[in-house]
Amino acid sequence: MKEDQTRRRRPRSDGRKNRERLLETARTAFGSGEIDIPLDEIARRTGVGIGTLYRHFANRDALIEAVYRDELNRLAAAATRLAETHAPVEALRAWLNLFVDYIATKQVIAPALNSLIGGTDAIYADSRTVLTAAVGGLVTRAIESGDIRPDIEPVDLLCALGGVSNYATGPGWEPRAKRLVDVLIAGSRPEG
Amino acid sequence: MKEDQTRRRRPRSDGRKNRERLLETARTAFGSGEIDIPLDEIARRTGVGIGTLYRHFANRDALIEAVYRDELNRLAAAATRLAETHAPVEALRAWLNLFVDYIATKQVIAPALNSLIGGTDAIYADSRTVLTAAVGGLVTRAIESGDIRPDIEPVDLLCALGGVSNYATGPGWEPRAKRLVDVLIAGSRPEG
Amino acid sequence: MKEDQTRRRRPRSDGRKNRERLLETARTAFGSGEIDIPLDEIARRTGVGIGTLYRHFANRDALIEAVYRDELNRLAAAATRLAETHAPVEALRAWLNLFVDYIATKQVIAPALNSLIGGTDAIYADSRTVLTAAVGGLVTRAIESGDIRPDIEPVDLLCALGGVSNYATGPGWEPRAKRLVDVLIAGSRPEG
Amino acid sequence: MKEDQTRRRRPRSDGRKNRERLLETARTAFGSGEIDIPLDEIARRTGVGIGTLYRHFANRDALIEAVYRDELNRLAAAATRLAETHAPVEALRAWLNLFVDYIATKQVIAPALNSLIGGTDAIYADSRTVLTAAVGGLVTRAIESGDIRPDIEPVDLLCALGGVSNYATGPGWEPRAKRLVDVLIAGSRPEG
DNA sequence: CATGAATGAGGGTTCATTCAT
DNA sequence: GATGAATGAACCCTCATTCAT
Repeated sequence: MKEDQTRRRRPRSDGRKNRERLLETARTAFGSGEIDIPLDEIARRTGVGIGTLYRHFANRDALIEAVYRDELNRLAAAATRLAETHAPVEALRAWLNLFVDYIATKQVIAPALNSLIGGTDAIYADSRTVLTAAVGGLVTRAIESGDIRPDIEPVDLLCALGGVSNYATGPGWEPRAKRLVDVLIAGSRPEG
Repeated sequence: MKEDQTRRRRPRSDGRKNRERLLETARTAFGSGEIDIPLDEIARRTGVGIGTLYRHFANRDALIEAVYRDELNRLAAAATRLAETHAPVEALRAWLNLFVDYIATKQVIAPALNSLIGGTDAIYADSRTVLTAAVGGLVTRAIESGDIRPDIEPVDLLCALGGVSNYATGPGWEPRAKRLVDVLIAGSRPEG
Repeated sequence: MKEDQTRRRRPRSDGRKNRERLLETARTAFGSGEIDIPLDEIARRTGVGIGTLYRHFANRDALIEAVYRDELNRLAAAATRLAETHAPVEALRAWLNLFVDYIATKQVIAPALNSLIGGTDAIYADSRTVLTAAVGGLVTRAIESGDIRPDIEPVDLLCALGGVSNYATGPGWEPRAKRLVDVLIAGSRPEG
Repeated sequence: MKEDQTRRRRPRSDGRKNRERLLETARTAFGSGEIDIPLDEIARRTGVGIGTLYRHFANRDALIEAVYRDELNRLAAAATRLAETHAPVEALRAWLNLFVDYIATKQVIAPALNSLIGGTDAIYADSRTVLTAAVGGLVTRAIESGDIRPDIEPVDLLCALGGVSNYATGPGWEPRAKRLVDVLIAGSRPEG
């Protein structure tokens, strides 16, 4: 696993591009709720053979995992950035809104969330850590600054937002999810 | 003679009982996250032949729909009852907690919620109406009594709770979902 | 699970016949050297759907195993019969000739033999026992009657014959295999 | 793996050497029973690209054939040598033991034997000639010297030994195969 | 009404072979 | 010459659905 990095020859530029494009197709498909999309179809939409898909991703799970990991890394990076540039509550609010944006078109986060609490799937262990760390840090800062109650469970905020974006896929759902961000933050105030 | 018996008797109790037991098996399975359980397996667990399952439910979707409708009806009934016996906010809070209880063991609600806003699946049209009416009524009463802001979208409360119960399947998730009920109501107050 | 035994109904005569016919097709195919015949093709030749094949045999290995077991049982039965009706050496000779007849058209025995000594596949444990017992008994009798040397390894006789029938599939190979039976017995005599 | 590094520097590997090494890898693999080893894997183990394998061997069959031909040539050479240095029966016995040694680790001979009699595969025509000539010559000498019966079919001796080495892959099989050489020669004596 | 054998489309995966670099 | 990415046919297996008994 780790040594793969070391050992693996530099992929041809073609190969890299294909990997990227397959990920993109998968991300889009999963995001549109086509969770059961056949791998054949992903390959077809990407314009490559099914064998090429398998060259890049050992099996269905590997592809799904890659999509997750990708998304989560972007979110984690954003958390760090926001913490450095905003006041505690606003950083949290901004990141939650970003979180909404991400899961907006890509419900891919779901399975990662799924394992946030009792997940047994070892594959998501990393993902869990990454995401938990991201919200956790922002919430801690907001607790320390006295803007939200200390008994708030960071992960639950994500779950709640995940719920909205998950169940509400129609047009106009996004503003509503963002309004929920405000409700959640308001409800989490010390006096709240 | 014979005709008398035919005419007079209501559908065999056997048939009814089987239908009920199949529903129960399916509900339990779906609730345990076994969303992809084969129909064969549902029949087997129920102790009937697969043909019997098909006698009662035309196809997989019909079975799933029946499970949904069943659950939703119970929730709707509870909403009515609570509205008659509790103060507005408390009725809402109580019903949301009940909602949590339901989805606790049965995430089956998910797909129904899924179509709450933009769903195109005609099958859930009824379900949607039922559920929307249930929360809608309770929220309206709470708005009228001035306990929550008028711009709160009832359905979003459900989505948020659905998210927690959906993503958090481990032990101890339930108290957390109920704490979220309080956060949501607190965040929905006029001054919130 | 446990109740399976209890619950299992007598297979329909249809089902039985299909199972028998699938076995027959498989036996013939394997025997003709078509060891890699796709299961699809076996189903097609039998005139049933692929699903039917899978209803009777859980997977490729299960089918192969069934064919083996079938053959071996017949051979075992023959050994018992011959021991009761022939003099020791002649019983052995007759059975070896029979063995030739069997493997003549069905190299299916190969894998079973394969595990006779160092085989690790648990599936063939039974088969091994059956076959070893069959020759073993006959050879022991011949040793006791002083017709063959005590250091003869029964299984090797089978391997040798298996080799001929395995490698020599052309016309006229059968008389040669039977001549080998005589060579082997002659070479196994005390004075030999 | 590690050898990657070693290999990498080599500016232009000698075509001959690659061919040789690929043959060696294939021989070893086939000999270990990995009859279905993917060509990818053979290339990988050899430390060359799959394309290189295809440069040397037009397709899977060509590689297999090359392995066979190689082995058979060595056996043929040994037959000539032994005939010049041993008495007839002993030359035969020695060669048969050698034959055992060869097939000991390499069951590759099997398919070649397979076509010894009725094989229709044109590719093995040569191989057949080579092998038949080798045993044939030795047996003829032994018949002429009166040490074995004239009705012995040389090829059957090989088949028998092939059977043992083929089916008996466990430890200790080799002495047994050699004991069978003696049984076969004893059983082939004129008075046998 | 109940049963379960039969069906076959379709999904995941493997691997021989080709070909652009 | 060498490389390895790409291809896709073909295989194993699952499962929703039908229908004869």
